[in-house]
Amino acid sequence: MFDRLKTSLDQLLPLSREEFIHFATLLTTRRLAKHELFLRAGEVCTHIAFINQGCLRYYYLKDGNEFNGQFFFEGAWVGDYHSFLTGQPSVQYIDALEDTDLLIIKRTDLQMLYDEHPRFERFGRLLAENVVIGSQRRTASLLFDTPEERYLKLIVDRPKVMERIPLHHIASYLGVKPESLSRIRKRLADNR
Amino acid sequence: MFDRLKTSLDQLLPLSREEFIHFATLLTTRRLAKHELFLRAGEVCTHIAFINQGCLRYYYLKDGNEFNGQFFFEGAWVGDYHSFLTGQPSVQYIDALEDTDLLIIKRTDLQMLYDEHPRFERFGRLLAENVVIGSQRRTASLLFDTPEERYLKLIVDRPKVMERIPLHHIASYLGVKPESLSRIRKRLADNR
DNA sequence: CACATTTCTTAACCCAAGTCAAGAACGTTT
DNA sequence: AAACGTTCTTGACTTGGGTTAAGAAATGTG
Repeated sequence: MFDRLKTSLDQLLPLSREEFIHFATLLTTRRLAKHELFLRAGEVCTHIAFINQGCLRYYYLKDGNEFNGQFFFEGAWVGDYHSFLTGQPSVQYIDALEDTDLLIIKRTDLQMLYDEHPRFERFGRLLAENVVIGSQRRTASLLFDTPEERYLKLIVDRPKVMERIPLHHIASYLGVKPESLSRIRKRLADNR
Repeated sequence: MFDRLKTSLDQLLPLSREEFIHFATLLTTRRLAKHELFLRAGEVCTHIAFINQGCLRYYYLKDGNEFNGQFFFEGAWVGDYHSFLTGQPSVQYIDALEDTDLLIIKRTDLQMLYDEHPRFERFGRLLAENVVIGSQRRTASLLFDTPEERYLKLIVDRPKVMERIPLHHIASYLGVKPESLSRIRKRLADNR
């Protein structure tokens, strides 16, 4: 039940047995069916979730079009940082791309952990810092890589995405329409 | 000397007089002339800096072209998160766009603060969380806003950037060439 | 199995940004 | 003043992604 969580936490910051149990008692489980929403734009994100099994994405909706911000697999944490931290309504949706098992912690319980134990405060810092690194890398790629370069990097850097996510969602993540991703794939298949 | 720092810290997390003084004793000052580099790609980012006065940007270099990642003004912290946290060489440059006064803290001293006092650990978490929010907003804008929309938002959201940063740097920040930003401005001026 | 839905590709045309080249406006230096 | 560099704009042409429409291939469902 908590094996994957334990492994994942240990990579960031090893906790004592007592600390881990304390943490675990605050978690609830939730199962999302494929396409089920974890968060809807307009709602406040009051929980964050650890993915025990499955896959989610967060996306923005603009003029009826979806734009995929990020994909998350087992071992990752998901939530809307902005809404979770500020208490403002979220501007993004989070949904499951496969049947997915989650471990969920309430914002208030996490806040309590931070107040009670500096060890968890550090956990929160390290988690946020890692999210910064990922987010800045993504920003940089959108800024100066072509869609074709982003596609080629994705194949190398995140094979799981290529294996488990439909191409039209990948296109959206890369910042192009599905038709353009098709053309990019055609170009690559023909020219090399 | 430390007025602006005190004000800035208090907005994030008020510190006791003793805590603040402890923090302040670890800081050194540095003055950068316009165009002087604070960090060079290939170097490890061993310090982060609080901007007392002035303005910096970080940028990437690709095929001889500069791509501006972000601009920072007085009251902000600058550094390369990725390099600072992982100890790996940076892939970005940080330079001053005006004559700039900095307060600098060493990575090892900050680490020491984290270890000694949970209060600073919280400061680090809050700082990182705020960087996440900013970075994700920027990613989202690059993903689904047109360059024209990004330009219009910049005028509203960050007037300081429009006032103090040359247009060709703004173009780069928006993800277009200077010629394209000129055309965007022409389109908007010709009313459409 | 047949049917529907989702996923992916292709084609024709349009448009905005890139590229290359030139020059104007402005500030700084000599 | 003249010479220079920086900043910004404009024009002609190219390129690649968006749009629309259609259909093919794969997957799911009764």
